[in-house]
Amino acid sequence: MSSSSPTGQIASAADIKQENGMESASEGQEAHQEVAGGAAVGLSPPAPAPFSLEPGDAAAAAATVSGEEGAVAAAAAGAAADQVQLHSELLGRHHHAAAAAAAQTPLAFSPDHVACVCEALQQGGNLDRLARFLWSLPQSDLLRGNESLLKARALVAFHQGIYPELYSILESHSFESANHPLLQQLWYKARYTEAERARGRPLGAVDKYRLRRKFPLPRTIWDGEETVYCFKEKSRNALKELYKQNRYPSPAEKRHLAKITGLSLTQVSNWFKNRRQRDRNPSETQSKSESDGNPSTEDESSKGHEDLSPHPLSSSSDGVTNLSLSSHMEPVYMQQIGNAKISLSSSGVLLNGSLVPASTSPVFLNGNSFIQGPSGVILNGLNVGNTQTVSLNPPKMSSNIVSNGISMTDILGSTSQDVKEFKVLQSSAANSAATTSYSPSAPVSFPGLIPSTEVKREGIQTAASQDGGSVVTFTTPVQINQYGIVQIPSSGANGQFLNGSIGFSPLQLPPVSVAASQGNISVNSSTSDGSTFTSESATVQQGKVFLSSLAPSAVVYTVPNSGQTIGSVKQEGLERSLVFSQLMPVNQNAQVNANLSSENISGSGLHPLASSLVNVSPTHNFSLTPPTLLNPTELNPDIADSQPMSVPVASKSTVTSVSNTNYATLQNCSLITGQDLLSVPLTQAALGEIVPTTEDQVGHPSPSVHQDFVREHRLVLQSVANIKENFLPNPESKATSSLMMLDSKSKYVLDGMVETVCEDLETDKKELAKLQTVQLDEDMQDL
DNA sequence: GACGATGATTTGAA
DNA sequence: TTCAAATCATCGTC
Repeated sequence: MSSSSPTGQIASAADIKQENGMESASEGQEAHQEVAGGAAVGLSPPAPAPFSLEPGDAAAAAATVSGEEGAVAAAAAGAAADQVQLHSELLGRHHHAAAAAAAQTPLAFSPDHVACVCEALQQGGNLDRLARFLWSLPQSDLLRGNESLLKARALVAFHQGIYPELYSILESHSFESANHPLLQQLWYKARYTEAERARGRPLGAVDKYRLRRKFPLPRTIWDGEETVYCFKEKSRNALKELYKQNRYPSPAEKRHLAKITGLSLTQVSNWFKNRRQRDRNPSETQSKSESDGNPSTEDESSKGHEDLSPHPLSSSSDGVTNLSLSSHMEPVYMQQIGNAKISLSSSGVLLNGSLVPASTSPVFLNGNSFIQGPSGVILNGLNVGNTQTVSLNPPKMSSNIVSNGISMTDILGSTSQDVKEFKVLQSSAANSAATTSYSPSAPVSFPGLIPSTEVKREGIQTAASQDGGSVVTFTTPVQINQYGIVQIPSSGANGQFLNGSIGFSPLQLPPVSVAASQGNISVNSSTSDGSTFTSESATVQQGKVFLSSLAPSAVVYTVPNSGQTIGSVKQEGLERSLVFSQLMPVNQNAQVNANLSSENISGSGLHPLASSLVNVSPTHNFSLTPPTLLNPTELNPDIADSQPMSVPVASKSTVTSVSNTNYATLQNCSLITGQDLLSVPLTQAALGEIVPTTEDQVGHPSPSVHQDFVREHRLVLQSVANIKENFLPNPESKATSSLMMLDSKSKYVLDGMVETVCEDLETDKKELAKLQTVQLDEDMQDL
C-alpha cells in the first residue's frame, strides 16, 4: 500500500535527490493520483495498541532500508519491533496477567529509540505503519521537538493528505539542513497536489513555478539562499567569478568549482559552454545584459568580453607573443595563449603561465589566479587562507603555502591521468621552507627566491626537450643528492627544491632569468652584472645546469663547464613510479643518472634538510611534514592514524601544506573511510547478529566489527544467554529467546543494543555534521 | 573537450 | 493566462 502512496517517491531518504526545481510534467499527475490513493488510507485511528509497531513491519522496514544510516536505523527498528514481539510472547507465555497490563502501558523507549524506528519506517516507506506507530506514541514531552519524529509526522501528514498539519509542522520547527530536501519536496508537492485538486487537472511547469513563488519555502526548511534557474546564487557567483577570470577553465578548475558550488562537473562544463555560447552571440549578449537582473555582473561579463579574453598580445611572425610589463599598480588580467614571451623589468613572478609583477596590486593570472595583498592569496583558483600567505617579495618566509586549483584531495584521489597532469614546483626561502604546488600550466617562481632582474618566457625547444619543455640553467655549481635535489654547495644546508627535484639557494644565486612553459620551468642564472642568459645561450655558459624535459615526467639535467658538459643527470620519472636514487653529487665531468620518485618519497627515506622543503608530489602518496598551520589531528584526532600520508623525519622543516581545504578534504575522506569501517561492518554485524537463528552466530561477531561494538555486543548476548537459562524452560524457543529476553531488571536486553545502534548512529551524524561544517567553512574560504 | 543546434524548463512581463 | 526571453541540458559533430 505504501508503495502507491504519494510519499512513495519521496518517503525514502535514499530516493531524495538534489532539489533542482525541475520536475517532469507527469510528476504532478502522478502525485495527484497517488495522493488520492493515499488519502483513501484515511485518518482512521490506527490499532489501539499502545505501541503498535508491528514486528513484521519493522522487519520489513529493516529489509527495505538501504544505506548505512538506514541500515542502522533499520536494525534498531527491527530490534525494537522484535522487542515488542518478544515482550508479548514472553508475557503471554509466562505472565498472562502481566501481559495484559503491559499491553496497556507504553513501552519505555527513549526518544532516540523512537527516532530510530521512525527513520527506519520512513526509509522503508512504511508510512501506514509509521502512522500507526506515531499514533501509539505517548504525548511525552521528551518526544516533542524530536526532529525525526517531526519529520515522520510531516511525512504521515502528507501521506494522509492532511496538508494544513504538514505546513504547520514544517513551519513550526527549524529542521536540520540534512532534512531540507525531503521536507522541501513535501512542501512543494503538497502545494501542487492541493492546486491540482482545486483545478482538477495536472499542473504544468509554469503552474508549479507560480505555486513555488506563491508559497515560498519557510525558512525552517530552507537555508535562505536564493536559487535561480536551479542554481544557487552562491554557485552562480562562483561560476561567474571564474568565468570572468578564465573562460576556459581546466578540468582541475572545473572539478574545484564543482566542489565548491555543489554542482556536478557536467553542470559546470555546461554552464561554461552555454556562457561562452551566449557571449559569442552579440545579440544574445545584448539581451542578456538586459534580462539577468544583475547588471553589474552581466555588464562585466559582456563588457569584459574583450578585456577578459586572452590578452591581445603583440604577435610576432613566429607565433610567439611578446608582452612587456613593468610593475603595475592596477590589476592585471593575463591569460597565456600559445607561446607568450613576457619580459619584466623588475622582479616578478610567473604564475600559471603568466608573469606577475611583484607589486601589491591585485593580479589576475591566467584569468583565474588571483593574488591580493600580503595575507590573502588565491592562486589558480584556490584560496590560500589568511594564515597561509605567499609573499612575493620578502626573501625570507616562515611558512609559505601555495596551491593551485587542484586540491590535494584531487591529487590523492586522482587517476593516473590526473597525476600525470600535475607537477609540483617547490621553492623555498632561506632559513625556512616554502612549498609550492602547481599544475603544469602554472610554473612559478618567486622574485623573493629568485631575485631576477628580468624574466623571460620563451617557447624554448631544445634537442632534449620533446614536449615543449624549457631549460633550466644557472651558473653556480650544483649537486644533486639522493632526493633529487640540486644543491648549490655554497648554500650549505639550505638546499632548496625546485620542481620537487632540484633545489637552489635563492641567496646564492645571482639574478636569474626564468623561462617557463607548461609543466616545466626554466631558470637561467644570469651573470653578476645582471645580464641575462637565455636558455639558448646557457648551453655554453659555465656552471649551468640544463633541465629539459623529455616527457611530462622525464627531465635531463646537464651541467656544462666552459662549454663542456661536465655532468648530466637524466631524470626519467616513470609515471607514478619514480624512484629517488642515492646521493649523486654532480661533479665535474661526472654524469649521473637519477630517478626521481614521487610515489616513494616517503618510503625511500626522504629526509628534508635542515632548512628543508618537503616535496609534495602530485602522486597518490606524498610526504608531509607536520603542518603548523593546520594539524589534522586537531581537527579530528580519529583521522590521524588513517591519514594516507607519511610524515618524514623533518625536525626543522616547516609547513608543507596545500591548503586547509585540502586538509579538510583529506579528513573528510578519512572520516568517510572511518565510517565505512565502522558503520558498514557494524551495521552488517548488527543486522546479522540481532536476528540470528542459532547461538553460534551470536557468539561470533564479524571480525570487521568495531571492537567497542563487538565488546558491547557480546555483553548483551551473554546476558541474553544467562537470562535464557533462568527464564526460558522451553529450549525450543531459543531462536527467539536468544534475542528477546528480559533481563533481571525487567528491561529488554536488546534495548541496550538498540541504544548502542542509536548512539552510534548519533555519533556518526555528529561527526558527519562536524565534518560538513568544516568542509563548509573551507568552501567559504575558497570562495 | 569545444562548438552549434535544439529541446525543456524557468522566469518575468503583458 | 499567455507569451517571450533566459537558462540549463542534451545531442551530434569536429
